[in-house]
Amino acid sequence: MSLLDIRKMRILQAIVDDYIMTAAPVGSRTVSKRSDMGLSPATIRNEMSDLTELGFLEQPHTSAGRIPSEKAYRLYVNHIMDSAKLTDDEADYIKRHLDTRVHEVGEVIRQTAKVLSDMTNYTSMVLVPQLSSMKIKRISLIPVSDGTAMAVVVTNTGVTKNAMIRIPESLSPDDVEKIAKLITAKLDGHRLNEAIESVLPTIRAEIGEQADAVSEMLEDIEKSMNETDVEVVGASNILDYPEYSDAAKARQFLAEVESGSYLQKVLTDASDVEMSVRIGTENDNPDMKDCSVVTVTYKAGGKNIGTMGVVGPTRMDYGKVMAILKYLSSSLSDILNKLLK
Amino acid sequence: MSLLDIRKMRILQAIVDDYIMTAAPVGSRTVSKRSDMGLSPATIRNEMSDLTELGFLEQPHTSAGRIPSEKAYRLYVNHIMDSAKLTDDEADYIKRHLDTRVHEVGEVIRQTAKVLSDMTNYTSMVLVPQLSSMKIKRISLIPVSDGTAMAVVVTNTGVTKNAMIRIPESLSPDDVEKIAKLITAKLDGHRLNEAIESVLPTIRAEIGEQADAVSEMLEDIEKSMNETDVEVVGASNILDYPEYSDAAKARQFLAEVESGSYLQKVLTDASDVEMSVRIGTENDNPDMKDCSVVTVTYKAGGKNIGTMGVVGPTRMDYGKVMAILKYLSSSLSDILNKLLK
DNA sequence: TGTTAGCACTCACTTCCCTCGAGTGCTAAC
DNA sequence: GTTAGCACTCGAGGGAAGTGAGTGCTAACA
Repeated sequence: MSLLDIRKMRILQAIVDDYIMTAAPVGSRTVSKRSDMGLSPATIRNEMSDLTELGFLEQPHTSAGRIPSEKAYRLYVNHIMDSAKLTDDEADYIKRHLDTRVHEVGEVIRQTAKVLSDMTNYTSMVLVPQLSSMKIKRISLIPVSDGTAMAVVVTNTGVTKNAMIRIPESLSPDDVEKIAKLITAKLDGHRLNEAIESVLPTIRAEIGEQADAVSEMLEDIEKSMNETDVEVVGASNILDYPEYSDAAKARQFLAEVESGSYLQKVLTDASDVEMSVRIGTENDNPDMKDCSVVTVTYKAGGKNIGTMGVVGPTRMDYGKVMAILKYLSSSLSDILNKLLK
Repeated sequence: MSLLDIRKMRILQAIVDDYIMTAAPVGSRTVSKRSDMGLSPATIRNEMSDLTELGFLEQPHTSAGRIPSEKAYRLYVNHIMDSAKLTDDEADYIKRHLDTRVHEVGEVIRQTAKVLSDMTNYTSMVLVPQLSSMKIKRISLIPVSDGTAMAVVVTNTGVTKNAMIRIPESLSPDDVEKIAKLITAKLDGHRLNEAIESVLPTIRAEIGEQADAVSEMLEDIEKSMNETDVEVVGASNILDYPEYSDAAKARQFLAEVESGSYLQKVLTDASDVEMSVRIGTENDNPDMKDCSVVTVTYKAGGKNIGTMGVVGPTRMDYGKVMAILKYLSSSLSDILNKLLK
């Protein structure tokens, strides 16, 4: 796509900026005043006409102003937008509300989601750190009742996850403890999903009869480790935006958010891109065709271990959101780095 | 409050029934037709006029029909309502969707909340079983990193809860294990909150130097055991009701639900009443003044261990909701009884 | 050749007004 | 005590007219 000439760019920017603020179609007069380019409305009109033809602007009806198309937002995000810096107030807000003394990962994640949603006034979501990329440090099994036990997996980074698993009823608590020790010894330092197959034979050699049971238990554990949890906050923020004043539309959005499955998918899909923006129909989900999703990854120990993001109307303040996400990502990474040493 | 005469009751019932269905003010003609009492609209009008004077009905404006007041709903719930039975279809639905083979309490709770919300089309909430009323069977401590450990509390009923706690950095994993064994031995069979004080001295006697640390750990554990988790499902259902078509009102409701604190309070407050109904301003929360909350307790081992409920507009189908809650409560109790043996 | 003033035109939105009808309360008759 | 009859109320729905923000086109200007 060959880019537009500078003047068209600036006009488009003025339109998008204005529309993001007001949600109302933007007219040539407004652009002429707002953008200090010293051009008359008539000139702007000509340019706007061109931009419409090129697919960057849309007209709700003949005598209304123009609104940006998805294509315009895309261009805006990629090439036009002032990549806004946080104001001092905003940076301050984050510092004050991200309590670095918290000692539990889950709590940090919840706080982050809250701050993200409060600052942007959109719906925020944070994927809790993914264990699959980490190395096992310890697996504990705690007998809960006949036939069930809780497995707690601790990784080298200090992230934990627990799962209820089934165990043979015949196992005594001592057996369970023995098995946990054995598993820990074998898996210590490995990634769970990679290690299971390679480790099973040696387990089988050491405790022949119970090997099948152990194998099933490991499968249970692996399955639940692959489940990703996502913290979603501020879903009701969407009702602040006029494009969702229609109850049916709002309901659809909220139901989709509540189910969480799509958001989870987006977050996991974006787990290897530092920052991603999906605008409108770029979400391959018809329920989200009027939304944009911006995500960013966060790290610990130099590796991506999770993703967080924001969902809002396509008319989103991309600059601000991206700046906040960037800052929050590094804050969160710092906290986790310290927390998980 | 002296009750109304039977005819007034039946008329009020007809009005409430109709209003619950339609959300539109009910006129005398409608009542005359709907209630097969063989009375003319004029007669009904006289009675309705009385009911208005008595505070059971309200008139949005002179030439509209009447709508029930809170007082009317209260009377309706206490004395008038047909305590509806579930249809076979509904009972069936519950049986099919409450998977009795699930082996984890949390999963059962989530399922129950989903079923409750789907069947009523209101917002449902289920308090996870409260540990405070149960006896400890085992407390495990799993070292996570220097200074932190995960505590897993298992009760005699098989309900579990875990918490991240701080531990002295000097403790070795072996020390931690020893402490866990000690705590378990001392607390086994007791309720945590009751036992701590009485048990601490003996702990102090056995491991003098680390007793302070252990005491702090127990406090951490107790604190997190008292935190109640609540599963909320179907918040967006509220948008199906015309009384919440106003975005600002919907937003207020959803924000309140999302924060969860009020719902949690209601559920814990209601934990010793088999079934409770709060109508409108009976909720001492201005944000909930147009909502009703119906709750029911569920049991395991013959004791109340949790609460669940439904939030919706005051114009709620109380009969249906209460029938569903009753049935679900006993289903859930059954499942938990089996699950927790 | 690009820019701009001027102008006719479009069209959603608001306001006003009218009608319609569901509903009420009152009165008088049964 | 019940009901038919009737005048009255008032919100909802539906044009009609006016308003104004905005457009596209044309012609003139630098």
